[in-house]
Amino acid sequence: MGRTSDANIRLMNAALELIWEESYGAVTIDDICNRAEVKKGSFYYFYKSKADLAVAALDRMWNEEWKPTLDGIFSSSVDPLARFSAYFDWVYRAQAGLKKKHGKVLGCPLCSVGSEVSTQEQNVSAKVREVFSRKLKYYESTIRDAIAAGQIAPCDAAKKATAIAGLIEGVVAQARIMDDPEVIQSLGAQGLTLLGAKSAAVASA
Amino acid sequence: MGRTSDANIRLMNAALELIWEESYGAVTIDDICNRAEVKKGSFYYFYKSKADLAVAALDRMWNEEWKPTLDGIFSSSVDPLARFSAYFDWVYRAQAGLKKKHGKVLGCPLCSVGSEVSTQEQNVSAKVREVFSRKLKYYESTIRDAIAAGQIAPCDAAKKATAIAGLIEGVVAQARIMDDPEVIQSLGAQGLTLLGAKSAAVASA
DNA sequence: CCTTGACTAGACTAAACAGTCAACTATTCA
DNA sequence: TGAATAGTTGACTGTTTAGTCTAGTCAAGG
Repeated sequence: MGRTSDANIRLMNAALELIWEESYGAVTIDDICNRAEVKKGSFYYFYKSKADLAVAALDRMWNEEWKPTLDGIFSSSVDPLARFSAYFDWVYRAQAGLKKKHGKVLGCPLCSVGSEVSTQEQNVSAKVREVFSRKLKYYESTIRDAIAAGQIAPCDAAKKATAIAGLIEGVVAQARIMDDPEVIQSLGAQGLTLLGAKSAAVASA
Repeated sequence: MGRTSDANIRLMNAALELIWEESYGAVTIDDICNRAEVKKGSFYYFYKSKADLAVAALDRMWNEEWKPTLDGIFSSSVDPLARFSAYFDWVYRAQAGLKKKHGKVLGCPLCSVGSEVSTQEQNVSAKVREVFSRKLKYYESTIRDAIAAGQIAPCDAAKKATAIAGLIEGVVAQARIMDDPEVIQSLGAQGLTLLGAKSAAVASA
């Protein structure tokens, strides 16, 4: 009983947007309240700090956005290497779309925030690590599938997944830093090379 | 005439240290002054803002630290692939050393700061891009040398350099986020695979 | 040795910021 | 319908911060 509200959801969305557009440290609680059209008192009714909200917002991002997207792209019903190709392509198109919409390449919020707060905000940092680990699992099982299918050279799937994640995050970070989505354009070919794909198309990378 | 001072250098060093340990946004001018043992009045005598100091500090970092190190590792007198191997190894050891000394993996300050401020601080961002571009040139010419030596498959050197930089930065960022230098341990093998090295040792990656 | 100018000291202001609180309002359910 | 509950409001406090200003200190060059 009592009145209901979606202010907490508006706060999570506003926080994620602002942190993605600027950075964790540059965004104030007042900024978030303004964007969400929520008053300070309500903010503190739902969350006890910016870090607390950030953790909730990252959790929501994973459940509402990332998990569904990854479940679609990394579906077991799709050919293993084709999953990676589709994902590389999705990453590129997503960043190019952000540039068109926001006027800037925004990169990966998880990596930006994680790198920014890792030595500072323990709770935020733990949530980033959790989401990161979940994402790695998609890469890892797809690598195992690709090995089983004889599409790539046998390797340590966990290490290869880390390397693939590194390549993606690093290239996307460069795109943000350079504010140029075209940096990501050749990610697909480079990614297949790193995977050790046996396809002929890779030679042209 | 008049007295001389190294307060500006102490300020640059303190700024770089603090920003590396925490983040650009988390560090205040007072923090920097305290670490450098310099009073506010002197700070504003030398620099007009935190961004102004950050630009100077990054410039100094490049000239005093990075350029000499890279000139040594990427010396033309060394075998091309061996340069990369030595560099991958240096990256790993540097981060493992930071973990021992600071208790935390600190990652790459250029990438962390660049990613954090790219949509905010224009001047800092421009300096980050400049240093980044300089670093890419080492990779690029080494890739060309490796192709000429027949050590790696022919490819677009600029694109490959971007990919290599991405892999390194991404893996190092993961190491910072996870606070675990071991994430970087297999960078060497993965890097050689991404380069398209023809050596047999790569197969075990 | 003293003048000039580079540098230092630290108190000060104003703004931005996080966080609190008590009174108020709307909704639900009994 | 009305009591209990869930959420809202905005003014308030105290602290941290950037940035300023003036009076001073110190070292080199003449």
